[in-house]
Amino acid sequence: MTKTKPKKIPAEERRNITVEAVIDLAGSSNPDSITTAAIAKHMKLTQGAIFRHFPNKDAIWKAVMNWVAKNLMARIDRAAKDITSPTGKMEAMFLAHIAFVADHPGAPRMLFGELQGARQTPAKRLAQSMMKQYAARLRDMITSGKECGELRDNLDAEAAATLFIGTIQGLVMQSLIAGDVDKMRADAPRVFGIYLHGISRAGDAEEQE
Amino acid sequence: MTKTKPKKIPAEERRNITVEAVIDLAGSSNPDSITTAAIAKHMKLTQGAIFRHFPNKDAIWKAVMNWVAKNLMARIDRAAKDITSPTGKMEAMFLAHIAFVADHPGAPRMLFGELQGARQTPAKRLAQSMMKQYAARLRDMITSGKECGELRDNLDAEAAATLFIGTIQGLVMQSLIAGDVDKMRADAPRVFGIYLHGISRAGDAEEQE
DNA sequence: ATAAATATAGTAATCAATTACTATCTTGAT
DNA sequence: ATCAAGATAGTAATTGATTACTATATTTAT
Repeated sequence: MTKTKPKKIPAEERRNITVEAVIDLAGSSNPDSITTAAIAKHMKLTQGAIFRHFPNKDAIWKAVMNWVAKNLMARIDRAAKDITSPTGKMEAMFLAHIAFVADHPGAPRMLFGELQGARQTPAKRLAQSMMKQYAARLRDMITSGKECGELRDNLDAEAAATLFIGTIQGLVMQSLIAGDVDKMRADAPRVFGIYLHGISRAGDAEEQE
Repeated sequence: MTKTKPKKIPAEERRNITVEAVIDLAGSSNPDSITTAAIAKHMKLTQGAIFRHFPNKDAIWKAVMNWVAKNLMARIDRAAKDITSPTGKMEAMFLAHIAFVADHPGAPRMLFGELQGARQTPAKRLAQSMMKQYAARLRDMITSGKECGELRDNLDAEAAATLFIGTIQGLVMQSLIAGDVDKMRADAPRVFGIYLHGISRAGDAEEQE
């Protein structure tokens, strides 16, 4: 009666569902120990069926990283698009990044896990190129922020870029550890406020609680 | 001739060696996928021998977390001990923490790995209590920093504490990803400079490059 | 009817843990 | 001082469970 009927779904959509399943599972367990059986169970399939859609597990991971890179960068770009001020852009990017992670807690864990691994997988290459792209975009933004006078002239641009990314990573880490993504959304603006104060020109009194 | 003779080593020292072996291995591979066989090989023992000294794998992980908590906190305390100024203490803690991680890259990976896991292991409890202790110490320091006028009155103390820890975590993450611990040592003072600028009273002109 | 999607039922490899046994220290009665 | 007896630390082989992956049969939508 309550026996779930296995649905027939076209291959491409099934691949998308697989990616979502992995990200979902990564939200509550170590990405490296997600088994193909667990993925299959989560999407109500048998384990063997997965290999009709992916040649091997690495290919699944590659697809997941691709999804993360594409969606994260798109979201950040969209957030910054209509803002002219460099610091305004940076704030929008920061908050958009946090919002994305709050929506998909498994995403950063896949990223970290893949980037830390010793093995040089296709997924790792994707992750690395995304990080490079991200860092480059940031450096440009900081440079133009100094040029237009929003940021301090004596600001260490490289350190500021490192801190921007590091702040996000640290915030994400702490929230994932606490198992509370709402905390992340709540903390993000307050923490960015301090960061902004650290890089801004002295005169600008960006008020804060 | 050159055949390595299996040495007999007293149980307690053998347990210490095991902990070091795990932290060593965690420096270059995912902690979650460190096998007992790999640990044994690294310390030139057979796999089964490990279970003469630990009842199970969880007990090994617990011993490792204990080592990390004890050594990290001791190092931070020692660094801050002889400094009176709150911001001075914070800087010393920051740099001591980074130095510890640079010496033992496997340590933070064990920490993160354990804190992220869904399973409530003895190791996880240890890690959580250490983080609580750390955060509490920080909050006190920030509060007294505001009282003595080094820090802004309108500073969001909780956000500042979150950012302090987050900055370290982010810095560590990026260096581990890059596989370059020297980068971490080099970046730390510059990044802390920006953080300090973010929390300090406006008047204080902490010079920076 | 046919082809794509899934189920069923395997494989070899690897994992933590246990076993039976051996080698080496340590100790206390003589 | 010596040396059997017990304690300690090790090996080698094996266990049952779990892993990624595969071969083949069955179902279902068109």
